[in-house]
Amino acid sequence: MRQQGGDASLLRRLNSAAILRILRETEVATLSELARAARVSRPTAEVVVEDLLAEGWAEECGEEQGDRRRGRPARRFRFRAAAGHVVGVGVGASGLRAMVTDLNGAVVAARRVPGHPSAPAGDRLDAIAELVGAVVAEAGLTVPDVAAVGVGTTGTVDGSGRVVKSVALAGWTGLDLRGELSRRIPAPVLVDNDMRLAVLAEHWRGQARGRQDVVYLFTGSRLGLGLLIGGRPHRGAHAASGEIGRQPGDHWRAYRHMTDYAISVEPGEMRSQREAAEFAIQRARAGDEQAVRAVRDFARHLGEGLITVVNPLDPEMVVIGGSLARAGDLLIEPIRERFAEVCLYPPVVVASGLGGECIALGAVRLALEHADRQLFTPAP
Amino acid sequence: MRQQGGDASLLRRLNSAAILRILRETEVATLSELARAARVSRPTAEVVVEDLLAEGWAEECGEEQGDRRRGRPARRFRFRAAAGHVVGVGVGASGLRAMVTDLNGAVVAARRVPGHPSAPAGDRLDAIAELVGAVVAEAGLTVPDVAAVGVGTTGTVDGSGRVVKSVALAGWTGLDLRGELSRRIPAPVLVDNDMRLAVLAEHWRGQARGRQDVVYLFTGSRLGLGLLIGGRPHRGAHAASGEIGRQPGDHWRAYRHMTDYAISVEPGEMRSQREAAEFAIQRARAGDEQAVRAVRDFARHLGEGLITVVNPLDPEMVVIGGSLARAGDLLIEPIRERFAEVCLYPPVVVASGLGGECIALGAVRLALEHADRQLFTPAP
DNA sequence: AGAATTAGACAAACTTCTTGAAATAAGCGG
DNA sequence: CCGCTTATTTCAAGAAGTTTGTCTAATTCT
Repeated sequence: MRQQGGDASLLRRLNSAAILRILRETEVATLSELARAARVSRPTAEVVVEDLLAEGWAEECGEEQGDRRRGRPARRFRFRAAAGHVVGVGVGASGLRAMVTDLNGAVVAARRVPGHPSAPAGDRLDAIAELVGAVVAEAGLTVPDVAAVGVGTTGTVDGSGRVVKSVALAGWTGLDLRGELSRRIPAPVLVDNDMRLAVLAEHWRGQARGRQDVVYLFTGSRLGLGLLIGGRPHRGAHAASGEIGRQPGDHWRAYRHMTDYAISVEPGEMRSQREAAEFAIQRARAGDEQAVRAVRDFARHLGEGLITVVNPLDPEMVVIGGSLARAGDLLIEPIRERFAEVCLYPPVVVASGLGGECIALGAVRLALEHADRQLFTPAP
Repeated sequence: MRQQGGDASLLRRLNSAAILRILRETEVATLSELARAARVSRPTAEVVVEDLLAEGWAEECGEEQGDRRRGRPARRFRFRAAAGHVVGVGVGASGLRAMVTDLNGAVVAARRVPGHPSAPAGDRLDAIAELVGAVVAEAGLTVPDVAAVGVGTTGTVDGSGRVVKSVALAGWTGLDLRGELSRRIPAPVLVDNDMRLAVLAEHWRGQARGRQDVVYLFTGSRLGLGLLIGGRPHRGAHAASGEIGRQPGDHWRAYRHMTDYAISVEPGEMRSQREAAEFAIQRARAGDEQAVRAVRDFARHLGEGLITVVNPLDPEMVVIGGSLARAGDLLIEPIRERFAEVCLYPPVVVASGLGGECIALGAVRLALEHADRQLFTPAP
């Protein structure tokens, strides 16, 4: 809580922030409505809105048909989402994705470029900066116009945006990612781990809306874990929360069921973990009994690992994300079963509906939160 | 953040709260110091302190020798800790403990009474109320004088103070503990789970001071887990966080090593888990090789279970509390070793120094936080 | 003893909010 | 087409709180 007092101008800032916040959360509002919601007198609301109008944070909008009431029609105002834009970038082993949104999170432009995990770090940094420039241009803006750029990357990322460790991307370990990108991008840059951003995206626009405690399991080219605790992504002391390391009994080596299946069916074929898993899921869908069994074993294995997290943490929900989440109930059901057998209070288990953009989306959210902080704590 | 504006009186409340907060955190302060710290003008600080003085929250104190400076001596003020008192109660299978502290947490009175886990719930409720009355009287107060009563109990306790489930205490499951106690105690009652209060106590006055993410393992008549995440005790969706249920591989059946040892040494003796463990620890201390091995196996077993929590959560510290924590390094070392083998970032492992009062102490902290909330958000 | 230094007290001015009354702009019914 | 109703807007007076500046009081240092 604030430890500092203030003078009358603080009051104005407070009232201004309160009204702006209300404006953001409602579609449109009249002065009277704002005054009532902010518990402030009409004249106050009026001058505050006047200011917001002048600064571009709010805009007046014409009256809609249908909501005609008696009496003099009120002026109607809404939050001006186009007053600011943010960029979200997802950095993965297979390439980069970026999107520009307005302050409401409405996507204005999106773009993706392929990349290679073994490319030199410098090239990757340059590619990120270039992609940001391109997508911002596509949105009709320039980079300095942007309120913040959020970046999600694989690997452990500490609070200052430094990559503590990354096994997936060459030259990434030890890199001051935030610093390097800040040097290349003339806008505030925020960096975080991709799993935390994925669970943030689920909390914002996915299955986990309104939930406070959520465990997110990413399935795809690898397994990843993201924890939402008390409505905030959890980082951990060494930024390593969610790192799935060696575990007693090793509940996380689940892919073996899928690769074994793939090899048994087509011994010659060389497949990555992800490809093998997708192959098995596809065959299981087609009705192959052996594939169904393989997917089921895989899922129960995942469930086993999740239980070690779910039991001490007692989340409301477990979200399965990543490319394998498309398997749907084939994957979800065995996990539910396993939870029902072992958990005192089994959490809800659902598949993510966000698809491959979840990390860029989480990065957008990260950037938006930064923009909001700026918005709601204006300098004197 | 607040969604409501306010008038000038809000400003006064803000300034008043800011100054009170500073006063609480410093030993003594002069008006000029307060004004500077709160970024407020001298006259403002003066009238605010005048108010606080009148309401009893602050007191003027004579000047100390030694810190004589030039110029007119300043009046010196300090937070009046005796302006309020709180009670903390720990409800365990073996009895009740209660303590009264002032608003700084200084213990004014303490008391304990034995109890029995199979006593009827009504008797236990009455005993709690009676103990609170007695300890408050010992402190020279009456119950309505008390700002809040914090109560910690075994069993899962939800956000509204209802016992969701308790295996240790008869008639406790499903009880509206907060409601029942409120009926018997004429003061605000707060209830929470004992493990959460234990970790809260460690964070306040124990080994975990200043840490944000801590795993607390209680060892005694049973095992219990308390999680501090982001500086706050974690509850979980069903208030079941920290419940150590059946786990794959069952890492939590560690006591077996101790009971096996106890039986092998003195086959006739009947001992509880805790007694067996304490017996083994005592013998290990005395140098019994077999006992040392038993304790070591026990500890490694605990470490194994802890890893399932530590790995996904990445805490800064693991605190071992409860009666077996007295074993010290005998218990701690094997856990450290196990962590070093398996964890990417092994957390610091320490034994609690708080002893048997940790739950009552956590309950005090719970009550103090309630009192603080009242203090710093005064009604208009 | 006087100068320097620091604290306390008080008044005037400034900001911001609130209250209440008057003016304005629409719809509705005759 | 005109007056009535209703709700919004505008305006002015007043209250609460903070700040700045000035003056006085109480010590220590020289």
